[in-house]
Amino acid sequence: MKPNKLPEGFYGRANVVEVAKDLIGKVLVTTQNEGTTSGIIVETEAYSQSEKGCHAYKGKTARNAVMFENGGVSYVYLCYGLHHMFNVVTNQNGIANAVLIRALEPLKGGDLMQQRSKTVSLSRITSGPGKLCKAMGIDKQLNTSSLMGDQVWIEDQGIHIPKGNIIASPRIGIDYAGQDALLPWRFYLKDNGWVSRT
DNA sequence: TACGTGATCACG
DNA sequence: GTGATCACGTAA
Repeated sequence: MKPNKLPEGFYGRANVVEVAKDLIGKVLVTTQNEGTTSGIIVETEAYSQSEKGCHAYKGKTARNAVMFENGGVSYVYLCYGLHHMFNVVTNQNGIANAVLIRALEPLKGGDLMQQRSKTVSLSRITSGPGKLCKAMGIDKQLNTSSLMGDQVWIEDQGIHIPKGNIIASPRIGIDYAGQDALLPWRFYLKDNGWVSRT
């Protein structure tokens, strides 16, 4: 079955918060030599140039340059020296918006995820932005990759999420952003066991 | 609650 | 060059 990849237009929209919300229930897929892994997106966060939580708040740098590109590419970086974070860039060229993927519910490639994560149990293996990158095999090599390509992409598998089951809350781990840390730009699926710790 | 870990960025 | 900082995860 041909994958139903989300088109550029999905990412190109002007409202990054809308995109973050719409990504809940979509499926993130990576394909590498070792095989394919995929999982349902159950938690996201929106980031925009105009607020202090965003890496691009102070302008363009070598690291965040990709956030200024047209929507539909990946932004991957290393945090705390050991954890990779996977974001999708949204909006149009020149405007820095991105959505951080924070948690997945595994669909395919569970064995491979376990191998990569060096853990025996599948339990909670993708319930956090650092952990899911490890399980999916995402690292800086995939930074700036097109999501219309065949290494990493997001597809619509027709999973229906009732609007009422998407909960908005403040974002995690950005206390330094002051007031902007209070923006309700984190979205997650109600009662889903894979959502990251609060 | 504490801390590992290394890229990144703003200073000189 | 150098030093502070960090969109986390684990152990305890």
